[in-house]
Amino acid sequence: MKLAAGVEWALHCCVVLSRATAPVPGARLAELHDVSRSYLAKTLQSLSRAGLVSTTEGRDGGYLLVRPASEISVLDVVRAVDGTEPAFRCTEIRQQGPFPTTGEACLSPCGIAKVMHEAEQAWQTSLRQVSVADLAATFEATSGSAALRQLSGWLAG
Amino acid sequence: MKLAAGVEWALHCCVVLSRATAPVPGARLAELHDVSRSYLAKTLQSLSRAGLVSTTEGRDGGYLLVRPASEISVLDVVRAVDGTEPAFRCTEIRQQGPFPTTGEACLSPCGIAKVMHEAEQAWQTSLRQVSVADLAATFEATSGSAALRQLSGWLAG
DNA sequence: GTTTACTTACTCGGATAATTACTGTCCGAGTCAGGACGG
DNA sequence: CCGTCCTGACTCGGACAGTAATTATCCGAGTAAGTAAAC
Repeated sequence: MKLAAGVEWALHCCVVLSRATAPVPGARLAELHDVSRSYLAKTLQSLSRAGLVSTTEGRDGGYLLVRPASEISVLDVVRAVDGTEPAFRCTEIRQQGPFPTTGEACLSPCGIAKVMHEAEQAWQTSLRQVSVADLAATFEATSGSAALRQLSGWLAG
Repeated sequence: MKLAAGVEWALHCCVVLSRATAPVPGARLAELHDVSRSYLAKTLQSLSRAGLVSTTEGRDGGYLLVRPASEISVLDVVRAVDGTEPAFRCTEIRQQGPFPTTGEACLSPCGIAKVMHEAEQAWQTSLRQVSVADLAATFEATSGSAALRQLSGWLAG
Protein backbone atom coordinates (compact mmCIF):
# COMPACT_ATOMS: atom_id res chain seq x y z
CA MET A 1 0.00 0.00 0.00
CA LYS A 2 1.45 3.28 -1.03
CA LEU A 3 0.11 6.77 -0.91
CA ALA A 4 0.83 9.22 -3.72
CA ALA A 5 3.80 11.45 -2.96
CA GLY A 6 1.76 14.47 -3.92
CA VAL A 7 -0.35 14.07 -0.81
CA GLU A 8 2.41 15.41 1.38
CA TRP A 9 2.94 18.40 -0.89
CA ALA A 10 -0.76 19.11 -1.05
CA LEU A 11 -1.07 19.12 2.72
CA HIS A 12 1.89 21.44 3.17
CA CYS A 13 0.50 23.73 0.47
CA CYS A 14 -2.88 23.85 2.19
CA VAL A 15 -1.25 24.80 5.48
CA VAL A 16 0.62 27.62 3.76
CA LEU A 17 -2.48 28.76 1.93
CA SER A 18 -4.41 28.85 5.19
CA ARG A 19 -2.24 31.83 6.16
CA ALA A 20 -2.39 33.56 2.81
CA THR A 21 -4.67 36.46 1.98
CA ALA A 22 -3.71 37.05 -1.62
CA PRO A 23 -3.51 34.32 -4.29
CA VAL A 24 -0.24 32.39 -4.13
CA PRO A 25 1.28 31.35 -7.47
CA GLY A 26 2.14 27.71 -7.95
CA ALA A 27 5.71 28.67 -8.76
CA ARG A 28 6.05 30.20 -5.32
CA LEU A 29 4.70 27.11 -3.61
CA ALA A 30 7.04 24.92 -5.62
CA GLU A 31 10.03 27.06 -4.74
CA LEU A 32 9.09 26.95 -1.09
CA HIS A 33 9.05 23.17 -1.02
CA ASP A 34 11.78 22.72 -3.59
CA VAL A 35 9.76 20.56 -5.94
CA SER A 36 9.04 20.78 -9.63
CA ARG A 37 6.53 23.50 -10.40
CA SER A 38 5.05 21.54 -13.29
CA TYR A 39 4.40 18.47 -11.22
CA LEU A 40 3.12 20.36 -8.23
CA ALA A 41 0.65 21.98 -10.61
CA LYS A 42 -0.78 18.56 -11.29
CA THR A 43 -1.45 18.10 -7.60
CA LEU A 44 -2.93 21.55 -7.24
CA GLN A 45 -5.20 20.85 -10.16
CA SER A 46 -6.55 17.90 -8.23
CA LEU A 47 -7.30 20.18 -5.31
CA SER A 48 -8.97 22.61 -7.68
CA ARG A 49 -11.17 19.95 -9.25
CA ALA A 50 -12.17 18.76 -5.80
CA GLY A 51 -13.32 22.28 -4.99
CA LEU A 52 -10.82 22.82 -2.21
CA VAL A 53 -8.82 25.64 -3.77
CA SER A 54 -9.77 28.35 -6.21
CA THR A 55 -7.53 29.45 -9.03
CA THR A 56 -7.00 32.95 -10.26
CA GLU A 57 -5.41 33.36 -13.65
CA GLY A 58 -3.45 36.16 -15.07
CA ARG A 59 -1.06 38.46 -13.34
CA ASP A 60 -1.04 38.34 -9.52
CA GLY A 61 -3.04 35.14 -9.82
CA GLY A 62 -2.53 31.89 -8.00
CA TYR A 63 -4.23 29.52 -5.60
CA LEU A 64 -6.37 30.24 -2.59
CA LEU A 65 -8.43 28.12 -0.24
CA VAL A 66 -12.13 28.20 -0.96
CA ARG A 67 -13.38 27.24 2.48
CA PRO A 68 -11.88 28.23 5.82
CA ALA A 69 -9.03 25.93 6.82
CA SER A 70 -11.06 24.72 9.77
CA GLU A 71 -13.64 23.30 7.38
CA ILE A 72 -11.13 21.35 5.29
CA SER A 73 -10.24 17.97 6.72
CA VAL A 74 -7.06 16.10 5.96
CA LEU A 75 -9.25 13.42 4.44
CA ASP A 76 -10.60 15.95 1.95
CA VAL A 77 -7.08 16.64 0.73
CA VAL A 78 -6.04 13.00 0.66
CA ARG A 79 -9.09 11.96 -1.32
CA ALA A 80 -8.66 14.85 -3.72
CA VAL A 81 -5.07 13.96 -4.54
CA ASP A 82 -4.98 10.20 -4.10
CA GLY A 83 -8.41 9.50 -5.50
CA THR A 84 -11.50 7.98 -3.97
CA GLU A 85 -10.93 4.45 -5.19
CA PRO A 86 -10.87 2.02 -2.28
CA ALA A 87 -7.50 0.46 -1.58
CA PHE A 88 -8.99 -3.03 -1.61
CA ARG A 89 -10.93 -4.13 -4.64
CA CYS A 90 -12.71 -7.44 -4.28
CA THR A 91 -12.49 -9.36 -7.54
CA GLU A 92 -14.79 -12.07 -6.24
CA ILE A 93 -12.37 -14.79 -7.12
CA ARG A 94 -14.65 -17.18 -5.32
CA GLN A 95 -16.79 -17.19 -8.42
CA GLN A 96 -13.93 -18.64 -10.40
CA GLY A 97 -12.55 -22.15 -10.29
CA PRO A 98 -14.22 -25.49 -9.86
CA PHE A 99 -16.20 -24.51 -6.78
CA PRO A 100 -17.83 -21.17 -7.45
CA THR A 101 -19.92 -19.81 -4.64
CA THR A 102 -23.61 -19.67 -5.31
CA GLY A 103 -25.09 -16.50 -6.67
CA GLU A 104 -26.89 -15.78 -3.44
CA ALA A 105 -23.71 -15.75 -1.40
CA CYS A 106 -22.10 -13.41 -3.88
CA LEU A 107 -24.79 -10.82 -3.72
CA SER A 108 -23.67 -9.77 -0.30
CA PRO A 109 -20.08 -8.65 -0.22
CA CYS A 110 -17.75 -11.40 0.87
CA GLY A 111 -16.40 -11.34 4.40
CA ILE A 112 -12.93 -10.36 3.33
CA ALA A 113 -14.14 -7.32 1.43
CA LYS A 114 -16.23 -6.34 4.40
CA VAL A 115 -13.29 -6.47 6.80
CA MET A 116 -11.04 -4.52 4.48
CA HIS A 117 -13.73 -1.95 3.93
CA GLU A 118 -14.27 -1.43 7.64
CA ALA A 119 -10.56 -0.92 8.15
CA GLU A 120 -10.53 1.69 5.43
CA GLN A 121 -13.45 3.42 7.09
CA ALA A 122 -11.47 3.57 10.33
CA TRP A 123 -8.59 5.11 8.43
CA GLN A 124 -10.81 7.73 6.87
CA THR A 125 -12.51 8.51 10.15
CA SER A 126 -9.15 9.21 11.72
CA LEU A 127 -8.20 11.58 8.91
CA ARG A 128 -11.56 13.29 8.95
CA GLN A 129 -11.12 14.40 12.53
CA VAL A 130 -8.15 16.65 11.73
CA SER A 131 -8.51 19.87 9.81
CA VAL A 132 -5.96 21.93 7.94
CA ALA A 133 -6.39 24.58 10.62
CA ASP A 134 -5.32 22.01 13.21
CA LEU A 135 -2.18 21.32 11.23
CA ALA A 136 -1.39 24.99 10.98
CA ALA A 137 -1.86 25.36 14.72
CA THR A 138 0.56 22.49 15.31
CA PHE A 139 3.16 24.20 13.17
CA GLU A 140 2.81 27.42 15.05
CA ALA A 141 3.30 25.55 18.28
CA THR A 142 6.44 23.75 17.17
CA SER A 143 8.05 26.31 14.89
CA GLY A 144 6.90 29.40 16.71
CA SER A 145 4.31 31.83 15.45
CA ALA A 146 7.02 33.98 13.94
CA ALA A 147 7.82 31.37 11.31
CA LEU A 148 4.45 31.45 9.59
CA ARG A 149 4.33 35.21 9.83
CA GLN A 150 7.73 35.46 8.19
CA LEU A 151 6.55 33.06 5.55
CA SER A 152 3.47 35.13 4.85
CA GLY A 153 5.66 38.11 4.24
CA TRP A 154 7.77 36.17 1.83
CA LEU A 155 4.67 35.03 -0.04
CA ALA A 156 3.49 38.61 -0.37
CA GLY A 157 6.86 39.92 -1.49
CA MET B 1 -3.54 4.36 -2.31
CA LYS B 2 -3.71 0.88 -3.69
CA LEU B 3 -3.32 -2.48 -2.07
CA ALA B 4 -1.53 -5.28 -3.88
CA ALA B 5 -3.91 -7.65 -5.64
CA GLY B 6 -2.16 -10.60 -4.03
CA VAL B 7 -3.62 -9.65 -0.67
CA GLU B 8 -7.02 -10.89 -1.69
CA TRP B 9 -5.61 -14.19 -2.93
CA ALA B 10 -3.55 -14.65 0.20
CA LEU B 11 -6.54 -14.16 2.45
CA HIS B 12 -8.65 -16.62 0.48
CA CYS B 13 -5.81 -19.12 0.56
CA CYS B 14 -5.46 -18.76 4.31
CA VAL B 15 -9.15 -19.42 4.76
CA VAL B 16 -8.90 -22.55 2.68
CA LEU B 17 -5.78 -23.68 4.49
CA SER B 18 -7.49 -23.22 7.81
CA ARG B 19 -9.68 -26.19 6.90
CA ALA B 20 -6.89 -28.34 5.50
CA THR B 21 -5.17 -31.12 7.37
CA ALA B 22 -2.68 -32.23 4.75
CA PRO B 23 -0.35 -29.89 2.84
CA VAL B 24 -2.10 -28.22 -0.09
CA PRO B 25 -0.02 -27.72 -3.24
CA GLY B 26 0.18 -24.26 -4.70
CA ALA B 27 -1.10 -25.58 -8.00
CA ARG B 28 -4.30 -26.70 -6.31
CA LEU B 29 -4.82 -23.33 -4.67
CA ALA B 30 -4.21 -21.60 -7.98
CA GLU B 31 -6.70 -23.83 -9.77
CA LEU B 32 -9.28 -23.19 -7.10
CA HIS B 33 -9.06 -19.43 -7.52
CA ASP B 34 -8.30 -19.53 -11.24
CA VAL B 35 -5.10 -17.55 -11.01
CA SER B 36 -1.63 -18.18 -12.32
CA ARG B 37 0.19 -20.77 -10.23
CA SER B 38 3.52 -19.08 -10.75
CA TYR B 39 2.32 -15.73 -9.58
CA LEU B 40 0.36 -17.11 -6.66
CA ALA B 41 3.59 -18.80 -5.59
CA LYS B 42 5.11 -15.36 -5.24
CA THR B 43 2.42 -14.42 -2.79
CA LEU B 44 2.68 -17.68 -0.89
CA GLN B 45 6.41 -17.17 -0.60
CA SER B 46 5.70 -13.92 1.17
CA LEU B 47 3.49 -15.74 3.61
CA SER B 48 6.21 -18.31 4.12
CA ARG B 49 8.87 -15.70 4.79
CA ALA B 50 6.59 -14.04 7.29
CA GLY B 51 6.28 -17.33 9.14
CA LEU B 52 2.56 -17.70 8.55
CA VAL B 53 2.63 -20.84 6.44
CA SER B 54 5.02 -23.76 6.33
CA THR B 55 6.11 -25.36 3.10
CA THR B 56 6.64 -29.04 2.47
CA GLU B 57 8.63 -29.97 -0.59
CA GLY B 58 8.58 -33.11 -2.64
CA ARG B 59 5.67 -35.33 -3.43
CA ASP B 60 2.48 -34.72 -1.43
CA GLY B 61 4.04 -31.45 -0.35
CA GLY B 62 2.45 -28.04 -0.25
CA TYR B 63 1.47 -25.25 2.12
CA LEU B 64 0.03 -25.44 5.60
CA LEU B 65 -0.72 -22.88 8.27
CA VAL B 66 1.87 -22.76 11.02
CA ARG B 67 -0.32 -21.29 13.75
CA PRO B 68 -4.00 -21.98 14.36
CA ALA B 69 -6.20 -19.78 12.18
CA SER B 70 -7.54 -18.06 15.27
CA GLU B 71 -4.04 -16.78 16.01
CA ILE B 72 -3.49 -15.29 12.56
CA SER B 73 -4.95 -11.84 12.10
CA VAL B 74 -5.88 -10.31 8.78
CA LEU B 75 -3.25 -7.70 9.49
CA ASP B 76 -0.59 -10.40 9.63
CA VAL B 77 -1.50 -11.51 6.12
CA VAL B 78 -1.74 -8.00 4.74
CA ARG B 79 1.62 -6.99 6.14
CA ALA B 80 3.22 -10.20 4.89
CA VAL B 81 2.04 -9.68 1.32
CA ASP B 82 1.89 -5.93 0.97
CA GLY B 83 4.95 -5.14 3.04
CA THR B 84 5.40 -3.23 6.25
CA GLU B 85 6.34 0.07 4.69
CA PRO B 86 4.03 2.83 5.88
CA ALA B 87 1.73 4.24 3.22
CA PHE B 88 2.82 7.77 4.05
CA ARG B 89 6.49 8.59 3.97
CA CYS B 90 7.39 12.02 5.25
CA THR B 91 10.16 13.49 3.13
CA GLU B 92 10.47 16.48 5.42
CA ILE B 93 10.13 18.90 2.58
CA ARG B 94 10.00 21.64 5.16
CA GLN B 95 13.75 21.38 5.37
CA GLN B 96 14.00 22.37 1.73
CA GLY B 97 13.44 25.72 0.17
CA PRO B 98 14.21 29.23 1.36
CA PHE B 99 12.59 28.79 4.76
CA PRO B 100 13.77 25.50 6.22
CA THR B 101 12.42 24.70 9.63
CA THR B 102 14.93 24.78 12.41
CA GLY B 103 16.64 21.55 13.38
CA GLU B 104 14.81 21.36 16.65
CA ALA B 105 11.39 21.39 15.04
CA CYS B 106 12.45 18.68 12.65
CA LEU B 107 13.60 16.30 15.32
CA SER B 108 10.05 15.60 16.29
CA PRO B 109 8.00 14.25 13.42
CA CYS B 110 6.03 16.95 11.69
CA GLY B 111 2.33 17.26 12.42
CA ILE B 112 1.30 15.92 9.04
CA ALA B 113 3.33 12.77 9.46
CA LYS B 114 1.86 12.30 12.90
CA VAL B 115 -1.71 12.54 11.66
CA MET B 116 -1.10 10.18 8.79
CA HIS B 117 0.64 7.75 11.08
CA GLU B 118 -2.24 7.72 13.53
CA ALA B 119 -4.70 7.03 10.74
CA GLU B 120 -2.61 4.12 9.62
CA GLN B 121 -2.56 2.82 13.16
CA ALA B 122 -6.35 2.93 13.22
CA TRP B 123 -6.42 0.96 9.98
CA GLN B 124 -4.08 -1.66 11.36
CA THR B 125 -5.99 -1.91 14.61
CA SER B 126 -9.15 -2.63 12.68
CA LEU B 127 -7.47 -5.40 10.72
CA ARG B 128 -5.83 -6.84 13.80
CA GLN B 129 -9.15 -7.53 15.43
CA VAL B 130 -10.21 -10.05 12.80
CA SER B 131 -8.60 -13.46 12.51
CA VAL B 132 -8.52 -15.91 9.65
CA ALA B 133 -10.73 -18.16 11.75
CA ASP B 134 -13.32 -15.41 11.88
CA LEU B 135 -13.27 -15.18 8.09
CA ALA B 136 -13.73 -18.92 7.77
CA ALA B 137 -16.67 -18.78 10.17
CA THR B 138 -18.25 -16.04 8.07
CA PHE B 139 -17.94 -18.18 4.96
CA GLU B 140 -19.57 -21.12 6.66
CA ALA B 141 -22.43 -18.89 7.71
CA THR B 142 -23.03 -17.46 4.25
CA SER B 143 -22.17 -20.39 2.01
CA GLY B 144 -23.30 -23.15 4.33
CA SER B 145 -21.04 -25.51 6.18
CA ALA B 146 -21.36 -28.03 3.37
CA ALA B 147 -19.37 -25.84 1.02
CA LEU B 148 -16.15 -25.88 2.96
CA ARG B 149 -16.53 -29.59 3.67
CA GLN B 150 -16.95 -30.31 -0.01
CA LEU B 151 -13.94 -28.18 -0.70
CA SER B 152 -11.84 -30.08 1.80
CA GLY B 153 -12.72 -33.29 0.06
CA TRP B 154 -11.64 -31.84 -3.25
CA LEU B 155 -8.37 -30.70 -1.78
CA ALA B 156 -7.67 -34.21 -0.49
CA GLY B 157 -8.59 -35.91 -3.78
C1' DG C 1 -8.67 64.40 -15.60
C1' DT C 2 -11.05 60.43 -17.25
C1' DT C 3 -11.87 56.81 -20.22
C1' DT C 4 -10.40 53.48 -23.40
C1' DA C 5 -7.70 50.35 -25.82
C1' DC C 6 -3.46 48.05 -26.07
C1' DT C 7 0.60 45.77 -24.70
C1' DT C 8 2.88 42.85 -21.73
C1' DA C 9 4.04 39.58 -18.64
C1' DC C 10 2.40 36.31 -15.77
C1' DT C 11 -0.92 32.68 -14.53
C1' DC C 12 -2.98 27.99 -14.90
C1' DG C 13 -4.25 23.84 -17.78
C1' DG C 14 -3.81 19.85 -20.52
C1' DA C 15 -1.01 16.91 -23.55
C1' DT C 16 3.45 14.48 -23.66
C1' DA C 17 7.93 11.35 -22.09
C1' DA C 18 10.70 8.72 -18.33
C1' DT C 19 10.79 6.00 -14.46
C1' DT C 20 9.21 2.90 -11.04
C1' DA C 21 6.48 -0.68 -9.14
C1' DC C 22 3.43 -4.20 -9.87
C1' DT C 23 1.82 -8.18 -12.47
C1' DG C 24 2.75 -12.30 -14.84
C1' DT C 25 5.87 -16.23 -16.58
C1' DC C 26 9.60 -19.44 -16.98
C1' DC C 27 12.89 -22.94 -15.69
C1' DG C 28 15.97 -25.22 -12.24
C1' DA C 29 17.29 -27.28 -7.43
C1' DG C 30 15.66 -30.03 -3.88
C1' DT C 31 12.83 -33.58 -1.71
C1' DC C 32 9.63 -37.07 -0.42
C1' DA C 33 6.69 -41.17 -1.78
C1' DG C 34 6.44 -45.44 -3.90
C1' DG C 35 8.27 -49.48 -5.82
C1' DA C 36 11.85 -52.90 -6.83
C1' DC C 37 15.45 -55.58 -5.28
C1' DG C 38 18.30 -58.17 -2.17
C1' DG C 39 18.96 -60.26 2.26
C1' DC D 1 8.86 -60.97 5.54
C1' DC D 2 11.79 -56.88 6.27
C1' DG D 3 15.21 -53.45 5.26
C1' DT D 4 17.63 -50.82 1.76
C1' DC D 5 18.28 -48.56 -2.38
C1' DC D 6 16.75 -46.49 -6.49
C1' DT D 7 13.75 -44.27 -9.50
C1' DG D 8 10.61 -40.97 -10.56
C1' DA D 9 7.72 -37.29 -10.42
C1' DC D 10 6.16 -33.65 -7.91
C1' DT D 11 7.11 -29.71 -4.92
C1' DC D 12 8.76 -24.98 -3.96
C1' DG D 13 12.16 -21.20 -4.89
C1' DG D 14 14.44 -17.63 -7.25
C1' DA D 15 15.61 -15.37 -11.75
C1' DC D 16 13.54 -13.25 -15.95
C1' DA D 17 9.94 -10.20 -19.22
C1' DG D 18 5.47 -7.38 -19.89
C1' DT D 19 2.33 -4.01 -18.44
C1' DA D 20 0.11 -0.38 -15.89
C1' DA D 21 0.54 3.48 -12.89
C1' DT D 22 3.10 6.99 -10.91
C1' DT D 23 6.45 10.66 -11.44
C1' DA D 24 8.32 14.35 -14.02
C1' DT D 25 8.36 17.77 -17.91
C1' DC D 26 7.15 20.75 -21.65
C1' DC D 27 4.60 24.14 -24.17
C1' DG D 28 0.29 26.62 -25.32
C1' DA D 29 -4.30 29.20 -24.17
C1' DG D 30 -6.16 32.60 -21.33
C1' DT D 31 -6.36 36.48 -18.15
C1' DA D 32 -5.70 40.55 -15.43
C1' DA D 33 -2.79 44.37 -14.41
C1' DG D 34 -0.17 48.33 -15.99
C1' DT D 35 0.61 51.82 -19.44
C1' DA D 36 0.00 55.04 -22.86
C1' DA D 37 -2.82 57.56 -25.78
C1' DA D 38 -7.07 59.82 -27.09
C1' DC D 39 -11.08 62.43 -25.75
